Amino acid sequence: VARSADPTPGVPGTRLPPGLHRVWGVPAPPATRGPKAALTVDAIVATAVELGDAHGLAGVSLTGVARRLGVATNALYRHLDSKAELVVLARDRALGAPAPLPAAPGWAEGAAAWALALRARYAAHPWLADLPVRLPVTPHALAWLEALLAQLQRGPFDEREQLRVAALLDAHVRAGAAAARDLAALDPPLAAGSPLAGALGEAAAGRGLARVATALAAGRYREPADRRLDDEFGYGLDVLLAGIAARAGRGTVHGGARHPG
Amino acid sequence: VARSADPTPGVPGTRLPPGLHRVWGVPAPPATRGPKAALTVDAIVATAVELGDAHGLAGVSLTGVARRLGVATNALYRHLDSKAELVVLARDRALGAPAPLPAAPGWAEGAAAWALALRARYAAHPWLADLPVRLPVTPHALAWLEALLAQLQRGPFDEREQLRVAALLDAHVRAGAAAARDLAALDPPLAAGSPLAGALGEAAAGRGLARVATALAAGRYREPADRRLDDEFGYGLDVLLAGIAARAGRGTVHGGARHPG
DNA sequence: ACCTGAACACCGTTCAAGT
DNA sequence: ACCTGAACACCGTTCAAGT
Repeated sequence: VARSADPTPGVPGTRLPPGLHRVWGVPAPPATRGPKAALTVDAIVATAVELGDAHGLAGVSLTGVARRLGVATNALYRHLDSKAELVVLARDRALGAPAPLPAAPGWAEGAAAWALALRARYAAHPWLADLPVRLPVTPHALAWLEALLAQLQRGPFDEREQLRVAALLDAHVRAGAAAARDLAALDPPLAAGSPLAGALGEAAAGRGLARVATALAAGRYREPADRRLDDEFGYGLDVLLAGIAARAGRGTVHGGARHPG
Repeated sequence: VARSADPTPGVPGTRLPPGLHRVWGVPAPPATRGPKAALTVDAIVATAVELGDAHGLAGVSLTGVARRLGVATNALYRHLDSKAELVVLARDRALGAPAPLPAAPGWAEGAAAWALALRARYAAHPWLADLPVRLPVTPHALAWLEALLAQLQRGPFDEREQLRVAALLDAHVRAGAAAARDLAALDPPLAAGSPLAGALGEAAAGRGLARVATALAAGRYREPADRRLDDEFGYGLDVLLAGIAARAGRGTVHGGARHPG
Protein backbone atom coordinates (compact mmCIF):
# COMPACT_ATOMS: atom_id res chain seq x y z
CA VAL A 1 0.00 0.00 0.00
CA ALA A 2 2.97 2.23 0.55
CA ARG A 3 3.90 3.91 -2.67
CA SER A 4 6.67 6.20 -3.69
CA ALA A 5 5.63 9.79 -3.35
CA ASP A 6 8.16 11.00 -5.90
CA PRO A 7 6.94 11.58 -9.41
CA THR A 8 8.95 9.54 -11.84
CA PRO A 9 11.39 11.68 -13.78
CA GLY A 10 10.06 12.23 -17.26
CA VAL A 11 6.63 10.94 -16.36
CA PRO A 12 4.86 13.82 -14.67
CA GLY A 13 1.86 13.10 -12.54
CA THR A 14 2.31 9.38 -12.23
CA ARG A 15 2.99 7.28 -9.21
CA LEU A 16 4.97 4.14 -9.60
CA PRO A 17 5.24 0.99 -7.57
CA PRO A 18 7.94 1.68 -5.02
CA GLY A 19 11.42 1.48 -6.38
CA LEU A 20 10.38 1.49 -9.99
CA HIS A 21 12.22 4.61 -10.96
CA ARG A 22 15.22 3.34 -9.07
CA VAL A 23 15.40 0.00 -10.91
CA TRP A 24 15.22 1.75 -14.22
CA GLY A 25 17.45 4.61 -13.17
CA VAL A 26 21.05 5.07 -14.15
CA PRO A 27 23.42 3.18 -11.85
CA ALA A 28 24.21 6.38 -9.92
CA PRO A 29 27.03 8.77 -10.87
CA PRO A 30 30.08 6.75 -9.80
CA ALA A 31 32.60 9.57 -9.40
CA THR A 32 30.99 11.62 -6.65
CA ARG A 33 33.70 13.45 -4.82
CA GLY A 34 31.96 14.14 -1.52
CA PRO A 35 32.38 12.17 1.70
CA LYS A 36 32.01 8.55 0.69
CA ALA A 37 28.74 6.94 1.66
CA ALA A 38 28.90 3.92 3.91
CA LEU A 39 25.85 2.49 2.18
CA THR A 40 24.88 1.96 -1.41
CA VAL A 41 21.59 0.83 -2.81
CA ASP A 42 23.42 -2.00 -4.46
CA ALA A 43 24.90 -3.30 -1.22
CA ILE A 44 21.54 -2.97 0.53
CA VAL A 45 19.69 -4.89 -2.13
CA ALA A 46 22.38 -7.56 -2.37
CA THR A 47 22.13 -8.09 1.37
CA ALA A 48 18.37 -8.36 1.14
CA VAL A 49 18.71 -11.10 -1.47
CA GLU A 50 21.18 -12.98 0.72
CA LEU A 51 18.84 -12.77 3.67
CA GLY A 52 15.97 -14.04 1.58
CA ASP A 53 18.02 -16.94 0.29
CA ALA A 54 19.12 -17.84 3.80
CA HIS A 55 15.94 -17.28 5.80
CA GLY A 56 13.06 -16.84 3.41
CA LEU A 57 10.94 -13.79 2.79
CA ALA A 58 10.37 -13.33 6.52
CA GLY A 59 14.12 -12.90 6.83
CA VAL A 60 14.09 -9.93 4.49
CA SER A 61 13.79 -7.03 6.92
CA LEU A 62 15.26 -3.58 7.15
CA THR A 63 16.45 -4.49 10.61
CA GLY A 64 18.25 -7.55 9.31
CA VAL A 65 19.84 -5.75 6.38
CA ALA A 66 21.03 -2.93 8.62
CA ARG A 67 22.43 -5.32 11.21
CA ARG A 68 24.30 -7.22 8.53
CA LEU A 69 25.75 -3.98 7.18
CA GLY A 70 26.68 -2.68 10.61
CA VAL A 71 24.46 0.33 10.40
CA ALA A 72 21.40 1.73 12.14
CA THR A 73 18.13 0.58 10.67
CA ASN A 74 16.89 4.04 9.83
CA ALA A 75 20.04 4.77 7.87
CA LEU A 76 18.49 2.75 5.07
CA TYR A 77 15.90 5.45 4.60
CA ARG A 78 18.52 7.65 3.04
CA HIS A 79 18.59 5.18 0.16
CA LEU A 80 15.11 3.67 0.09
CA ASP A 81 11.65 5.08 0.52
CA SER A 82 10.19 2.02 2.17
CA LYS A 83 10.52 -1.68 2.66
CA ALA A 84 8.22 -2.17 -0.31
CA GLU A 85 10.82 -0.53 -2.51
CA LEU A 86 13.52 -2.80 -1.14
CA VAL A 87 11.41 -5.81 -2.06
CA VAL A 88 10.86 -4.57 -5.60
CA LEU A 89 14.59 -4.09 -6.07
CA ALA A 90 15.48 -7.42 -4.44
CA ARG A 91 13.06 -9.28 -6.66
CA ASP A 92 14.53 -7.87 -9.83
CA ARG A 93 18.05 -8.63 -8.66
CA ALA A 94 17.21 -12.21 -7.68
CA LEU A 95 15.41 -12.77 -10.95
CA GLY A 96 18.48 -11.69 -12.85
CA ALA A 97 18.96 -11.58 -16.58
CA PRO A 98 17.17 -14.41 -18.41
CA ALA A 99 19.26 -17.48 -18.97
CA PRO A 100 20.27 -18.07 -22.59
CA LEU A 101 18.02 -20.79 -23.96
CA PRO A 102 19.34 -23.70 -26.00
CA ALA A 103 18.23 -23.69 -29.62
CA ALA A 104 14.85 -25.42 -29.76
CA PRO A 105 13.19 -26.92 -32.84
CA GLY A 106 9.78 -25.39 -32.14
CA TRP A 107 7.89 -22.94 -30.01
CA ALA A 108 6.81 -25.63 -27.55
CA GLU A 109 10.32 -26.84 -26.84
CA GLY A 110 11.45 -23.27 -26.57
CA ALA A 111 8.68 -22.44 -24.13
CA ALA A 112 9.46 -25.56 -22.10
CA ALA A 113 13.12 -24.59 -21.91
CA TRP A 114 12.14 -21.12 -20.81
CA ALA A 115 9.91 -22.52 -18.07
CA LEU A 116 12.63 -24.81 -16.77
CA ALA A 117 15.14 -21.98 -16.76
CA LEU A 118 12.79 -19.71 -14.82
CA ARG A 119 12.00 -22.55 -12.45
CA ALA A 120 15.71 -22.90 -11.75
CA ARG A 121 15.86 -19.21 -10.88
CA TYR A 122 12.97 -19.65 -8.47
CA ALA A 123 14.72 -22.66 -6.96
CA ALA A 124 17.78 -20.54 -6.31
CA HIS A 125 15.66 -17.87 -4.61
CA PRO A 126 12.60 -19.64 -3.25
CA TRP A 127 11.24 -16.51 -1.56
CA LEU A 128 10.47 -15.14 -5.05
CA ALA A 129 7.42 -17.37 -5.04
CA ASP A 130 6.20 -15.65 -1.87
CA LEU A 131 6.10 -12.21 -3.41
CA PRO A 132 2.80 -10.85 -4.63
CA VAL A 133 2.03 -11.33 -8.29
CA ARG A 134 2.81 -8.29 -10.39
CA LEU A 135 2.81 -7.44 -14.00
CA PRO A 136 6.45 -7.40 -15.03
CA VAL A 137 7.60 -3.80 -15.03
CA THR A 138 11.20 -4.12 -13.88
CA PRO A 139 14.11 -4.65 -16.27
CA HIS A 140 14.83 -8.30 -15.62
CA ALA A 141 11.18 -9.26 -15.39
CA LEU A 142 10.55 -7.68 -18.77
CA ALA A 143 13.64 -9.34 -20.20
CA TRP A 144 12.32 -12.75 -19.17
CA LEU A 145 9.01 -11.93 -20.81
CA GLU A 146 10.82 -10.82 -23.95
CA ALA A 147 12.71 -14.11 -24.06
CA LEU A 148 9.50 -16.09 -23.89
CA LEU A 149 7.77 -13.98 -26.49
CA ALA A 150 10.68 -14.65 -28.81
CA GLN A 151 9.89 -18.35 -28.54
CA LEU A 152 6.15 -17.98 -28.86
CA GLN A 153 6.52 -15.81 -31.93
CA ARG A 154 7.43 -18.96 -33.81
CA GLY A 155 4.08 -20.51 -32.93
CA PRO A 156 0.60 -19.99 -34.36
CA PHE A 157 -0.26 -17.11 -32.02
CA ASP A 158 -1.18 -13.54 -32.62
CA GLU A 159 0.42 -11.04 -30.28
CA ARG A 160 -2.52 -10.96 -27.94
CA GLU A 161 -2.47 -14.71 -27.55
CA GLN A 162 1.28 -14.68 -27.03
CA LEU A 163 0.83 -12.54 -23.95
CA ARG A 164 -1.91 -14.78 -22.69
CA VAL A 165 0.16 -17.90 -23.13
CA ALA A 166 3.08 -16.16 -21.46
CA ALA A 167 0.95 -15.33 -18.45
CA LEU A 168 -0.16 -18.93 -18.19
CA LEU A 169 3.35 -20.34 -18.34
CA ASP A 170 4.65 -17.78 -15.89
CA ALA A 171 1.87 -18.66 -13.45
CA HIS A 172 2.69 -22.34 -13.79
CA VAL A 173 6.34 -21.80 -12.96
CA ARG A 174 5.42 -19.67 -10.03
CA ALA A 175 2.83 -22.08 -8.70
CA GLY A 176 5.20 -25.01 -9.09
CA ALA A 177 7.94 -23.18 -7.25
CA ALA A 178 5.63 -22.22 -4.41
CA ALA A 179 4.31 -25.74 -4.08
CA ALA A 180 7.81 -27.19 -4.15
CA ARG A 181 8.99 -24.88 -1.44
CA ASP A 182 5.99 -25.27 0.82
CA LEU A 183 5.64 -29.01 0.47
CA ALA A 184 9.35 -29.60 0.95
CA ALA A 185 9.12 -27.75 4.27
CA LEU A 186 6.33 -29.97 5.52
CA ASP A 187 6.87 -32.67 8.04
CA PRO A 188 5.86 -35.32 8.61
CA PRO A 189 5.63 -37.01 5.24
CA LEU A 190 2.31 -38.70 4.64
CA ALA A 191 4.00 -41.95 3.68
CA ALA A 192 2.16 -45.04 2.59
CA GLY A 193 1.37 -46.76 5.86
CA SER A 194 2.27 -43.96 8.25
CA PRO A 195 0.13 -43.58 11.35
CA LEU A 196 -0.78 -40.07 10.29
CA ALA A 197 -2.03 -41.21 6.91
CA GLY A 198 -4.01 -43.92 8.68
CA ALA A 199 -5.59 -41.49 11.12
CA LEU A 200 -6.42 -39.02 8.38
CA GLY A 201 -7.85 -41.77 6.23
CA GLU A 202 -10.12 -42.89 9.04
CA ALA A 203 -11.22 -39.35 9.71
CA ALA A 204 -11.97 -38.83 6.02
CA ALA A 205 -13.84 -42.11 5.75
CA GLY A 206 -15.87 -41.19 8.81
CA ARG A 207 -17.03 -38.08 7.01
CA GLY A 208 -18.00 -39.79 3.82
CA LEU A 209 -14.93 -38.77 1.82
CA ALA A 210 -14.56 -42.15 0.18
CA ARG A 211 -12.16 -41.30 -2.61
CA VAL A 212 -9.85 -39.31 -0.41
CA ALA A 213 -9.86 -42.09 2.17
CA THR A 214 -8.96 -44.61 -0.52
CA ALA A 215 -6.11 -42.50 -1.79
CA LEU A 216 -4.75 -42.08 1.72
CA ALA A 217 -5.00 -45.78 2.43
CA ALA A 218 -3.31 -46.69 -0.82
CA GLY A 219 -0.43 -44.34 -0.15
CA ARG A 220 -1.12 -42.42 -3.33
CA TYR A 221 -1.72 -39.31 -1.32
CA ARG A 222 1.67 -38.49 0.00
CA GLU A 223 4.10 -35.66 0.32
CA PRO A 224 5.93 -35.36 -2.96
CA ALA A 225 9.66 -35.73 -2.66
CA ASP A 226 11.81 -33.44 -4.77
CA ARG A 227 11.83 -36.07 -7.43
CA ARG A 228 8.06 -36.24 -7.58
CA LEU A 229 7.71 -32.48 -7.61
CA ASP A 230 9.80 -32.40 -10.76
CA ASP A 231 7.50 -35.01 -12.25
CA GLU A 232 4.47 -32.97 -11.30
CA PHE A 233 5.97 -29.87 -12.85
CA GLY A 234 6.85 -31.70 -16.02
CA TYR A 235 3.37 -33.16 -16.24
CA GLY A 236 1.77 -29.76 -15.79
CA LEU A 237 4.04 -28.29 -18.41
CA ASP A 238 3.14 -31.02 -20.86
CA VAL A 239 -0.55 -30.48 -20.20
CA LEU A 240 -0.27 -26.75 -20.67
CA LEU A 241 1.65 -27.01 -23.91
CA ALA A 242 -0.69 -29.62 -25.29
CA GLY A 243 -3.67 -27.50 -24.37
CA ILE A 244 -2.13 -24.37 -25.79
CA ALA A 245 -1.42 -26.11 -29.06
CA ALA A 246 -4.92 -27.56 -29.18
CA ARG A 247 -6.56 -24.21 -28.59
CA ALA A 248 -4.22 -22.01 -30.62
CA GLY A 249 -6.09 -19.33 -32.51
CA ARG A 250 -9.46 -20.43 -31.25
CA GLY A 251 -10.00 -17.52 -28.88
CA THR A 252 -11.44 -17.67 -25.41
CA VAL A 253 -14.59 -19.33 -24.31
CA HIS A 254 -16.30 -17.07 -21.82
CA GLY A 255 -17.13 -18.17 -18.32
CA GLY A 256 -15.87 -21.72 -18.39
CA ALA A 257 -14.80 -24.52 -20.63
CA ARG A 258 -16.20 -26.37 -23.56
CA HIS A 259 -15.94 -30.07 -23.64
CA PRO A 260 -12.36 -30.69 -24.74
CA GLY A 261 -12.53 -34.36 -25.56
CA VAL B 1 8.36 -23.63 11.30
CA ALA B 2 6.37 -23.49 14.52
CA ARG B 3 4.68 -26.82 15.05
CA SER B 4 2.38 -28.16 17.64
CA ALA B 5 4.32 -29.99 20.30
CA ASP B 6 1.35 -32.10 21.36
CA PRO B 7 1.12 -35.58 19.96
CA THR B 8 -2.14 -36.05 18.14
CA PRO B 9 -4.57 -38.14 20.13
CA GLY B 10 -4.68 -41.62 18.70
CA VAL B 11 -1.59 -41.04 16.63
CA PRO B 12 1.32 -41.56 18.99
CA GLY B 13 4.68 -40.17 18.07
CA THR B 14 3.58 -37.90 15.27
CA ARG B 15 3.66 -34.16 15.00
CA LEU B 16 1.02 -32.44 13.02
CA PRO B 17 0.81 -29.10 11.35
CA PRO B 18 -0.45 -26.73 14.01
CA GLY B 19 -4.14 -26.93 14.67
CA LEU B 20 -4.62 -30.19 12.82
CA HIS B 21 -5.93 -32.14 15.76
CA ARG B 22 -8.14 -29.22 16.62
CA VAL B 23 -9.80 -28.99 13.19
CA TRP B 24 -10.55 -32.67 13.25
CA GLY B 25 -11.50 -32.73 16.91
CA VAL B 26 -15.01 -32.96 18.25
CA PRO B 27 -16.67 -29.52 18.57
CA ALA B 28 -15.90 -29.42 22.33
CA PRO B 29 -18.29 -30.73 25.00
CA PRO B 30 -20.98 -28.03 24.96
CA ALA B 31 -22.49 -28.52 28.41
CA THR B 32 -19.51 -27.71 30.62
CA ARG B 33 -20.83 -26.49 33.93
CA GLY B 34 -17.76 -24.57 35.21
CA PRO B 35 -17.26 -20.82 34.99
CA LYS B 36 -18.10 -19.89 31.43
CA ALA B 37 -15.16 -19.05 29.24
CA ALA B 38 -15.09 -15.60 27.66
CA LEU B 39 -13.37 -17.02 24.62
CA THR B 40 -14.05 -19.96 22.37
CA VAL B 41 -11.91 -21.28 19.57
CA ASP B 42 -14.86 -20.79 17.28
CA ALA B 43 -15.19 -17.09 18.09
CA ILE B 44 -11.44 -16.59 17.76
CA VAL B 45 -11.30 -18.25 14.36
CA ALA B 46 -14.40 -16.46 13.12
CA THR B 47 -12.83 -13.15 14.09
CA ALA B 48 -9.63 -14.06 12.29
CA VAL B 49 -11.58 -14.75 9.11
CA GLU B 50 -13.36 -11.41 9.42
CA LEU B 51 -10.07 -9.61 9.86
CA GLY B 52 -8.63 -11.36 6.84
CA ASP B 53 -11.64 -10.46 4.73
CA ALA B 54 -11.44 -6.85 5.84
CA HIS B 55 -7.70 -6.21 5.84
CA GLY B 56 -5.96 -9.08 4.12
CA LEU B 57 -3.61 -11.63 5.57
CA ALA B 58 -1.54 -8.92 7.22
CA GLY B 59 -4.66 -8.01 9.18
CA VAL B 60 -4.87 -11.48 10.68
CA SER B 61 -2.97 -11.02 13.93
CA LEU B 62 -3.38 -12.25 17.46
CA THR B 63 -3.33 -8.66 18.57
CA GLY B 64 -6.14 -7.75 16.22
CA VAL B 65 -8.28 -10.73 17.15
CA ALA B 66 -7.81 -10.04 20.85
CA ARG B 67 -8.61 -6.35 20.48
CA ARG B 68 -11.76 -7.17 18.56
CA LEU B 69 -12.83 -9.61 21.25
CA GLY B 70 -12.01 -7.23 24.07
CA VAL B 71 -9.40 -9.44 25.62
CA ALA B 72 -5.68 -9.42 26.28
CA THR B 73 -3.60 -10.81 23.43
CA ASN B 74 -2.02 -13.55 25.45
CA ALA B 75 -5.43 -14.83 26.54
CA LEU B 76 -5.62 -16.46 23.12
CA TYR B 77 -2.87 -18.84 24.14
CA ARG B 78 -5.33 -20.67 26.37
CA HIS B 79 -7.08 -21.76 23.17
CA LEU B 80 -4.36 -21.84 20.55
CA ASP B 81 -0.78 -23.00 20.52
CA SER B 82 0.48 -20.41 18.09
CA LYS B 83 -0.48 -18.04 15.35
CA ALA B 84 0.27 -20.78 12.85
CA GLU B 85 -2.51 -22.82 14.34
CA LEU B 86 -4.90 -19.91 14.07
CA VAL B 87 -4.09 -19.62 10.40
CA VAL B 88 -4.71 -23.31 9.77
CA LEU B 89 -8.10 -23.09 11.44
CA ALA B 90 -9.02 -19.84 9.71
CA ARG B 91 -8.18 -21.27 6.33
CA ASP B 92 -10.39 -24.28 6.78
CA ARG B 93 -13.25 -22.11 8.00
CA ALA B 94 -12.94 -19.67 5.11
CA LEU B 95 -12.75 -22.50 2.62
CA GLY B 96 -15.98 -23.93 3.95
CA ALA B 97 -17.83 -26.97 2.72
CA PRO B 98 -17.60 -27.45 -1.05
CA ALA B 99 -20.39 -25.85 -3.01
CA PRO B 100 -22.83 -28.33 -4.55
CA LEU B 101 -22.00 -28.60 -8.24
CA PRO B 102 -24.64 -28.48 -10.97
CA ALA B 103 -25.05 -31.75 -12.84
CA ALA B 104 -22.48 -31.78 -15.63
CA PRO B 105 -22.55 -33.92 -18.77
CA GLY B 106 -18.89 -34.92 -18.56
CA TRP B 107 -15.80 -34.84 -16.42
CA ALA B 108 -14.50 -31.68 -18.08
CA GLU B 109 -17.63 -29.66 -17.43
CA GLY B 110 -17.72 -31.01 -13.92
CA ALA B 111 -14.10 -30.06 -13.33
CA ALA B 112 -14.73 -26.59 -14.77
CA ALA B 113 -17.71 -26.08 -12.47
CA TRP B 114 -15.59 -27.18 -9.53
CA ALA B 115 -12.85 -24.71 -10.47
CA LEU B 116 -15.30 -21.84 -10.79
CA ALA B 117 -16.88 -22.68 -7.45
CA LEU B 118 -13.52 -22.78 -5.71
CA ARG B 119 -12.55 -19.56 -7.42
CA ALA B 120 -15.65 -17.94 -5.97
CA ARG B 121 -14.61 -19.06 -2.52
CA TYR B 122 -11.19 -17.50 -3.02
CA ALA B 123 -12.85 -14.32 -4.24
CA ALA B 124 -14.85 -14.15 -1.02
CA HIS B 125 -11.67 -14.59 1.05
CA PRO B 126 -8.81 -13.25 -1.06
CA TRP B 127 -6.23 -13.78 1.67
CA LEU B 128 -6.58 -17.53 1.11
CA ALA B 129 -4.36 -17.10 -1.91
CA ASP B 130 -1.64 -15.64 0.30
CA LEU B 131 -1.36 -18.69 2.49
CA PRO B 132 1.41 -21.17 1.85
CA VAL B 133 0.56 -24.13 -0.33
CA ARG B 134 -0.28 -27.23 1.64
CA LEU B 135 -1.49 -30.66 0.86
CA PRO B 136 -5.11 -30.69 1.93
CA VAL B 137 -5.32 -32.27 5.36
CA THR B 138 -8.15 -30.32 6.97
CA PRO B 139 -11.81 -31.36 6.70
CA HIS B 140 -13.03 -28.79 4.22
CA ALA B 141 -9.91 -28.94 2.11
CA LEU B 142 -10.29 -32.70 1.79
CA ALA B 143 -13.98 -32.33 1.05
CA TRP B 144 -13.20 -30.04 -1.88
CA LEU B 145 -10.70 -32.58 -3.14
CA GLU B 146 -13.27 -35.33 -2.79
CA ALA B 147 -15.76 -33.31 -4.82
CA LEU B 148 -13.28 -32.89 -7.64
CA LEU B 149 -12.27 -36.54 -7.62
CA ALA B 150 -15.94 -37.44 -7.97
CA GLN B 151 -15.98 -35.50 -11.24
CA LEU B 152 -12.67 -36.84 -12.52
CA GLN B 153 -13.71 -40.40 -11.82
CA ARG B 154 -15.98 -40.13 -14.84
CA GLY B 155 -13.00 -39.39 -17.05
CA PRO B 156 -10.32 -41.61 -18.55
CA PHE B 157 -7.97 -41.36 -15.57
CA ASP B 158 -6.58 -43.88 -13.20
CA GLU B 159 -6.52 -42.87 -9.57
CA ARG B 160 -2.95 -41.64 -9.70
CA GLU B 161 -3.71 -39.39 -12.63
CA GLN B 162 -6.85 -38.12 -10.95
CA LEU B 163 -4.76 -36.76 -8.11
CA ARG B 164 -2.34 -35.20 -10.52
CA VAL B 165 -5.07 -33.50 -12.48
CA ALA B 166 -6.62 -32.33 -9.23
CA ALA B 167 -3.35 -30.76 -8.14
CA LEU B 168 -3.10 -28.95 -11.45
CA LEU B 169 -6.61 -27.55 -11.33
CA ASP B 170 -6.23 -26.52 -7.71
CA ALA B 171 -3.01 -24.69 -8.53
CA HIS B 172 -4.70 -22.91 -11.41
CA VAL B 173 -7.51 -21.66 -9.21
CA ARG B 174 -5.06 -20.54 -6.61
CA ALA B 175 -2.79 -18.79 -9.09
CA GLY B 176 -5.72 -17.09 -10.75
CA ALA B 177 -7.04 -15.86 -7.42
CA ALA B 178 -3.65 -14.53 -6.40
CA ALA B 179 -3.17 -12.76 -9.70
CA ALA B 180 -6.65 -11.26 -9.56
CA ARG B 181 -6.11 -9.92 -6.09
CA ASP B 182 -2.64 -8.55 -6.68
CA LEU B 183 -3.33 -7.02 -10.05
CA ALA B 184 -6.58 -5.47 -8.89
CA ALA B 185 -4.67 -3.72 -6.12
CA LEU B 186 -2.20 -2.18 -8.53
CA ASP B 187 -2.32 1.42 -9.50
CA PRO B 188 -1.81 3.03 -11.87
CA PRO B 189 -3.29 1.05 -14.74
CA LEU B 190 -0.96 0.63 -17.68
CA ALA B 191 -3.57 1.90 -20.09
CA ALA B 192 -3.08 2.19 -23.83
CA GLY B 193 -1.44 5.58 -24.23
CA SER B 194 -0.70 6.31 -20.60
CA PRO B 195 2.51 8.20 -19.85
CA LEU B 196 3.72 5.29 -17.73
CA ALA B 197 3.24 2.79 -20.53
CA GLY B 198 5.09 5.18 -22.82
CA ALA B 199 8.00 5.59 -20.45
CA LEU B 200 8.24 1.86 -19.84
CA GLY B 201 8.04 1.18 -23.54
CA GLU B 202 10.90 3.54 -24.22
CA ALA B 203 12.95 2.02 -21.45
CA ALA B 204 12.30 -1.45 -22.79
CA ALA B 205 13.10 -0.44 -26.36
CA GLY B 206 16.33 1.16 -25.15
CA ARG B 207 17.36 -2.18 -23.75
CA GLY B 208 16.58 -4.18 -26.84
CA LEU B 209 13.31 -5.64 -25.61
CA ALA B 210 11.56 -5.18 -28.91
CA ARG B 211 8.52 -7.38 -28.39
CA VAL B 212 7.78 -6.04 -24.95
CA ALA B 213 8.14 -2.49 -26.22
CA THR B 214 5.73 -3.21 -29.06
CA ALA B 215 3.17 -4.69 -26.71
CA LEU B 216 3.43 -1.68 -24.43
CA ALA B 217 3.09 0.75 -27.30
CA ALA B 218 0.09 -1.08 -28.73
CA GLY B 219 -1.68 -1.06 -25.35
CA ARG B 220 -1.86 -4.83 -25.34
CA TYR B 221 0.15 -4.88 -22.17
CA ARG B 222 -2.20 -3.45 -19.64
CA GLU B 223 -3.60 -4.07 -16.24
CA PRO B 224 -6.40 -6.54 -16.60
CA ALA B 225 -9.72 -5.26 -15.33
CA ASP B 226 -11.89 -7.69 -13.44
CA ARG B 227 -13.56 -8.55 -16.68
CA ARG B 228 -10.29 -9.44 -18.33
CA LEU B 229 -9.12 -11.46 -15.37
CA ASP B 230 -12.17 -13.65 -15.76
CA ASP B 231 -11.32 -14.08 -19.42
CA GLU B 232 -7.78 -15.02 -18.51
CA PHE B 233 -9.00 -17.52 -15.98
CA GLY B 234 -11.43 -19.05 -18.43
CA TYR B 235 -8.75 -19.27 -21.09
CA GLY B 236 -6.37 -20.99 -18.70
CA LEU B 237 -9.07 -23.39 -17.66
CA ASP B 238 -9.85 -24.23 -21.28
CA VAL B 239 -6.18 -24.81 -21.97
CA LEU B 240 -5.75 -27.04 -18.97
CA LEU B 241 -8.80 -29.15 -19.73
CA ALA B 242 -7.84 -29.49 -23.38
CA GLY B 243 -4.33 -30.51 -22.40
CA ILE B 244 -5.54 -32.93 -19.78
CA ALA B 245 -7.84 -34.58 -22.28
CA ALA B 246 -5.09 -34.73 -24.89
CA ARG B 247 -2.65 -36.34 -22.51
CA ALA B 248 -5.02 -38.62 -20.60
CA GLY B 249 -3.47 -41.98 -19.87
CA ARG B 250 -0.22 -41.12 -21.57
CA GLY B 251 1.84 -40.76 -18.40
CA THR B 252 4.46 -38.19 -17.69
CA VAL B 253 7.28 -37.09 -19.88
CA HIS B 254 10.30 -36.58 -17.67
CA GLY B 255 12.12 -33.31 -17.43
CA GLY B 256 10.22 -31.30 -19.95
CA ALA B 257 7.79 -31.46 -22.81
CA ARG B 258 7.47 -33.26 -26.08
CA HIS B 259 6.41 -31.35 -29.10
CA PRO B 260 2.65 -31.11 -28.73
CA GLY B 261 1.70 -29.83 -32.13
C1' DA C 1 -9.49 -23.20 34.21
C1' DC C 2 -9.20 -18.83 32.40
C1' DC C 3 -7.63 -14.30 32.00
C1' DT C 4 -4.40 -10.13 33.02
C1' DG C 5 0.03 -7.50 33.54
C1' DA C 6 4.52 -7.14 32.52
C1' DA C 7 8.26 -8.23 29.90
C1' DC C 8 11.07 -9.59 25.80
C1' DA C 9 12.75 -9.58 21.14
C1' DC C 10 11.36 -8.17 17.04
C1' DC C 11 9.09 -5.21 13.22
C1' DG C 12 8.61 -0.47 9.91
C1' DT C 13 8.75 4.36 10.13
C1' DT C 14 9.46 9.23 11.65
C1' DC C 15 11.85 13.10 13.69
C1' DA C 16 15.38 15.61 15.67
C1' DA C 17 19.66 15.85 16.05
C1' DG C 18 24.81 15.28 15.10
C1' DT C 19 29.02 15.45 11.57
C1' DA D 1 24.63 14.50 2.39
C1' DC D 2 24.74 10.83 5.42
C1' DC D 3 24.28 8.53 9.64
C1' DT D 4 22.78 8.00 14.76
C1' DG D 5 19.62 8.09 18.86
C1' DA D 6 15.32 8.12 20.51
C1' DA D 7 10.72 7.36 19.99
C1' DC D 8 6.27 5.34 18.33
C1' DA D 9 2.94 1.86 17.15
C1' DC D 10 2.90 -2.58 16.11
C1' DC D 11 4.13 -7.79 16.12
C1' DG D 12 4.36 -13.06 18.51
C1' DT D 13 5.45 -15.32 22.66
C1' DT D 14 6.53 -16.42 27.57
C1' DC D 15 6.11 -16.12 32.54
C1' DA D 16 4.30 -14.97 36.79
C1' DA D 17 0.66 -13.74 38.82
C1' DG D 18 -4.43 -13.10 40.00
C1' DT D 19 -9.50 -15.06 40.39
